[in-house]
Amino acid sequence: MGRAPCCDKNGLKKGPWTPEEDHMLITYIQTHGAGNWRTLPKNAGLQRCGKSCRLRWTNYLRPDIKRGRFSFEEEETIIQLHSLLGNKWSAIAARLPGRTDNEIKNYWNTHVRKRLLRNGIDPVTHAPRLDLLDLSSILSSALCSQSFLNLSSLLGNQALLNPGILRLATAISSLKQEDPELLWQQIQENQHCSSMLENQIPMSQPNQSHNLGHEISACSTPISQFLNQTQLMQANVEMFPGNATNFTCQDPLETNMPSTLNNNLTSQANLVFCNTDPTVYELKESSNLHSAPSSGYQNLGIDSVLSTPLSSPAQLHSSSTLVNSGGSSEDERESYCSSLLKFENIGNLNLEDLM
DNA sequence: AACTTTTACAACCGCATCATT
DNA sequence: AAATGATGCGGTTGTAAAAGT
Repeated sequence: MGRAPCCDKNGLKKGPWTPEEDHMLITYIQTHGAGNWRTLPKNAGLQRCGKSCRLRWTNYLRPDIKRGRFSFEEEETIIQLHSLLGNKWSAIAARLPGRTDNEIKNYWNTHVRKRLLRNGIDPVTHAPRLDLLDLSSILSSALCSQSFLNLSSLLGNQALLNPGILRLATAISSLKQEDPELLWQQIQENQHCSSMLENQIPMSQPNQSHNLGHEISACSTPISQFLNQTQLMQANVEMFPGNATNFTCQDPLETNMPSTLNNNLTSQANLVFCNTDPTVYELKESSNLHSAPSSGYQNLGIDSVLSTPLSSPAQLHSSSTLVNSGGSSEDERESYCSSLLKFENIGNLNLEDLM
């Protein structure tokens, strides 16, 4: 049996509310309270559907609604919560007093989503849109280049860069300047490893990145003599999270993330930033919903997010996201958006600018 | 100035879930 | 347990305002 319509639509007004209608609704609710939306319009003398009245009240007329531009902290919170909760607008709105799910949804679709896309970040998965960069070819081309290592040539048109690769490239560049001859010896060995990796590990199989990480570690041994150990470790952790022994992420397949999101996360060989800083939040075992593997908050349990006092949104940050914390301009937001997700537009930057 | 396109957001719609009978 | 009603949620649409040509 089909559901009865929520109200008789005949003769009921639709479209924008007039100030008079608003006043009638406010007056009625102030006197009788909200609720019983089916009978409310009739009792209030409104030619509106109860559903329409409820929506108008909850999304616009409620006295505790905060109107106006979203603050920097609010936007930050939205992005972080969205990375964990997906399009659960009501859940997100529950963490933003004065903001409605509808408002947040609109803001996401008109501002945040577009900004993320501009920065090459998938607004659904919060992951970069690039497939996993072919590290071996990148490194080979970088190492074989006789000219000064320059990121734009290294990356071609790809404007996004994994911080791990960036660090690795930086380290290689340093080495190149310090002892080019010695580095050149490593190029020969590295090329052997690169071809081995390409033959063994198809990049479209992220589940094998675990092995790839080991291979990289093994093959990189000569270079690792010269690279700062932390740099190498971070690069490995970021590029091959499955290989990180101290990595606290749960297996994405075991999470309760929405299936579509999960599928995207696991099927897409993303460039992932994993925060290995022990000062960031630990994933609580009791948490049902673990953080999205590609969100950049692997150590940030949902419980810790949801229990974070709203008065201190900074507590939602991982240690790596505390940037631009006073900014509020559109440009600053854009900059923050990309840095929040640990990707930067560096297309035309020379490595020297970064060192 | 006139027209077109884009943007922002209020409102609608259908479905899901929960409560009640 | 099934039927029905009420409410909530998320996707989508409609439209006014702003921006561009």
